[in-house]
Amino acid sequence: MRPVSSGAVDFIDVRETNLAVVLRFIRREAPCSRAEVAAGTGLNKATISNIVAELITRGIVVEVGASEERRIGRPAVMLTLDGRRFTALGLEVNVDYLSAVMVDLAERDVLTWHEPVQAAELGAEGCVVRLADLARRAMGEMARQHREVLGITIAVPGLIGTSDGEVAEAPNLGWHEFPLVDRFREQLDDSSVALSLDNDANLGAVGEYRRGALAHTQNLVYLTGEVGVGGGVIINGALMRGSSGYGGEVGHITLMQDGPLCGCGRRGCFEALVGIGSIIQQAAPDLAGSTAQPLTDLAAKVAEVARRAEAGDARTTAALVRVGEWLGRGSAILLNLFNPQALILGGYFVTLAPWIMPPARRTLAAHTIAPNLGGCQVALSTLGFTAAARGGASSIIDAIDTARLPLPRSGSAAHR
Amino acid sequence: MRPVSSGAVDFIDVRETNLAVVLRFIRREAPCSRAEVAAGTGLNKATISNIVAELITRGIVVEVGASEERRIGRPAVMLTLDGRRFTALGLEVNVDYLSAVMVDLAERDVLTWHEPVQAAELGAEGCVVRLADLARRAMGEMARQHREVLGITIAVPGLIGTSDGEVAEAPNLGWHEFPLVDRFREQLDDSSVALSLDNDANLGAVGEYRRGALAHTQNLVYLTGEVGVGGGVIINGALMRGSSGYGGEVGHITLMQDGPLCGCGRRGCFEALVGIGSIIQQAAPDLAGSTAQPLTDLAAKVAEVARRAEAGDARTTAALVRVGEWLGRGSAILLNLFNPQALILGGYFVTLAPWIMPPARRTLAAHTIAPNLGGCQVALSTLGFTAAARGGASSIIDAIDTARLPLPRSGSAAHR
DNA sequence: AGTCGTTAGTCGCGACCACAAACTAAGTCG
DNA sequence: CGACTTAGTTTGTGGTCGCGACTAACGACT
Repeated sequence: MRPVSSGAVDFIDVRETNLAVVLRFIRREAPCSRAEVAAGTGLNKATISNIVAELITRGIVVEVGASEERRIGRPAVMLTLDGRRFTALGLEVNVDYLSAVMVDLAERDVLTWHEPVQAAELGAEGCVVRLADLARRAMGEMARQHREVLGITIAVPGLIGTSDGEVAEAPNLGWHEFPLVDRFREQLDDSSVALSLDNDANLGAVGEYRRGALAHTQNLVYLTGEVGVGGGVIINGALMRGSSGYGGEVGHITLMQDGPLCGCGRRGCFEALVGIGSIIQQAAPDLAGSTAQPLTDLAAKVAEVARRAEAGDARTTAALVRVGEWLGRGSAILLNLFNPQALILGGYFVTLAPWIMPPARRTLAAHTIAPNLGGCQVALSTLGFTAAARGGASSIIDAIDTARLPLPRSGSAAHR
Repeated sequence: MRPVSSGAVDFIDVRETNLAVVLRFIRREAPCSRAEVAAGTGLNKATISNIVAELITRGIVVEVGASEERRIGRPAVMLTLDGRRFTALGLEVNVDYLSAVMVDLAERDVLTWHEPVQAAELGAEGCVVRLADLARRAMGEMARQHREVLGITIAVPGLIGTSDGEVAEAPNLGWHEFPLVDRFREQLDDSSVALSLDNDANLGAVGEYRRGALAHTQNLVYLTGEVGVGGGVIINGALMRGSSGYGGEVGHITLMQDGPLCGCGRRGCFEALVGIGSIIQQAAPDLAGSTAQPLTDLAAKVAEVARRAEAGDARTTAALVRVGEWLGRGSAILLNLFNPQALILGGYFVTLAPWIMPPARRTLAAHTIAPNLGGCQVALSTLGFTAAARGGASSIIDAIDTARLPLPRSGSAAHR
């Protein structure tokens, strides 16, 4: 990630690192005084004054008056993040919608757009056009507000692979080796903005890491129930991508020999047991319909399953218990291998949580070797279906926090 | 790992980082000239001269005469690592032996000691006495050779947990919440040497990462077949420990519901299917013996299994095929989740490789979602049963390479 | 009101380090 | 023997942090 591949360090790196350290501290502790930053970071008071001055001239930090708490001594000038000026955009392409989440530097939502589309009908090229249009409109809005967009991250439900900016395989979209980033940039007016691309579950994990209920948990696993089952793993605060982008592909680990047939052709895959398709098939086979059009109204079908469970329908609740048990078994494998502090369940698992979670927790505990789940908390995602787009936006902010993507050196562009 | 928890950086860090960068480059490219180091690291020629001079006065690098290749221009003075002066010690406690591997800074073996003991009979305290005695002798030997020991790492077949220097649980040794590092230091004369502690499979992975056939593979998974099945995972060149030290605990992931009973009380655990106990039980049940003394002559029993397989005994080979298939299934889960570039099998898997590997490879390929195993190479460990001790020693060298454990600033102690 | 004590923040200096450019060194080639 | 080439050193500069002294701004106490 560093520009200098060898890892060699010069003074610009020192400065940038310390700018990021201070920024991170202020983000976490705001409002806080320079003295507190100095004490908290270990840097010298004078250095902090200098760094804060730079952050202020760049428009990232502002002074917000004196300390409220009446204490002895000179009152402190409090600092806080001024996130307004810089923003980051997260985009998500999915089977039946595009979404865009713009956040500012303080990670507040600036805009949240959701647009239903039929990705499969549009085709890859059609999707890019619509996606770029969405991005252009969002960036235009930012320009009108005199804000700068630092980068765009696109989330795709598929495998990203090694070649830069290319979607290797996205079966649910019908994409195959599609150079998304290149095509997207062609459609975009702006050729300078930083673009990146990642798997939706990976970015969902980043979203949880930055903004979820258990945010800033250094080791967390995110599991999302959709048509497939996606996984994202954060280790020591960094996303685990694996050597060729297949990291965290939990959907097709085999849990049951001679289990139900999976879309991948194998049997007993995790997602063949707990994916939406399996849930509907088991809990409400009358809704399963033909395989030709199963993707359109999944949300409605899941809602119907929830309704029946709520009403106490025996077959439905029994099926959901089975699903929960398999979810627990699969999760136990993740806990044994990654030993995270948090396991976060998203997607349709949240909707069906009242019925699947009790058996899932039971089975999880039974199959985890570490006592007390190794200290792992199990929680439901609160980010809903914007997790991936929001995570994409957050991943850019995260990169700034860790000094991997420095802010523009001179705060030239914007107003004044 | 960094001393400054906030991540703030000052000059000493810059210098130390760049010293490590240069050291790493010379280790990799030796013999090489200052000019090559400058080109390879991106640092300035003058800076390299300065840093190299410091490394030379510290006794870490030496000039080894002019370049051999007759080229135009002034001939280069070649540099190489002078590993002799500094060493690191890896110790391993296991069920039936203690071992010690001392390596120098160039990671050459300086001494390799192996000592049979019955750990269970000795008890934890008795083991510490023997282990410290081994360490004292090894360090005395280094003192006589005017070498400095930078650190000691102890490998234990068990869970390390969070509390510093404590073995949380080592069932095969009969240890429970044993403060190994403290006890060890009490026994050792030297109170200044850095001590660390880790799981044997984790350190085996480090050993493979530093010195194995596929060394310096940034993402690798190491799997060792012993009484249990241990796993170690390297992600982006760093060991994954998990949030409370249970990371990579592959032994008890459930592969088969209602499978054979495991020592942990569950059924169908990975190690209940492919651990040594299971192998002997299936392949040569006449050798299984009572559970009271199964640990003493495992090597002999495994050798006997291999002999029978060699001889073409049908039951033996059939059993080994089954073991191989489960090994493949378990490994497939690891490949799907971690997507490493290398999977390395150690311990008794190596001895039995001719029979278990063909079915393992077949099953592995069948259960891995990424085509072509996601580019993962599957290899047998070449480090043998010293993997953990050697990995422990290497982990100290690795820490120096990544500037986490700086070498003594002044090369004072040793002989002129 | 004035002084003291306390805490916040700035200023000036020195140390350190990497960098750039000029320079020296030691060869080959024609 | 001089031009050319590459290696490495010297010297000076700029940038960054740490340190200690300083100023600033308040409450408390007399």
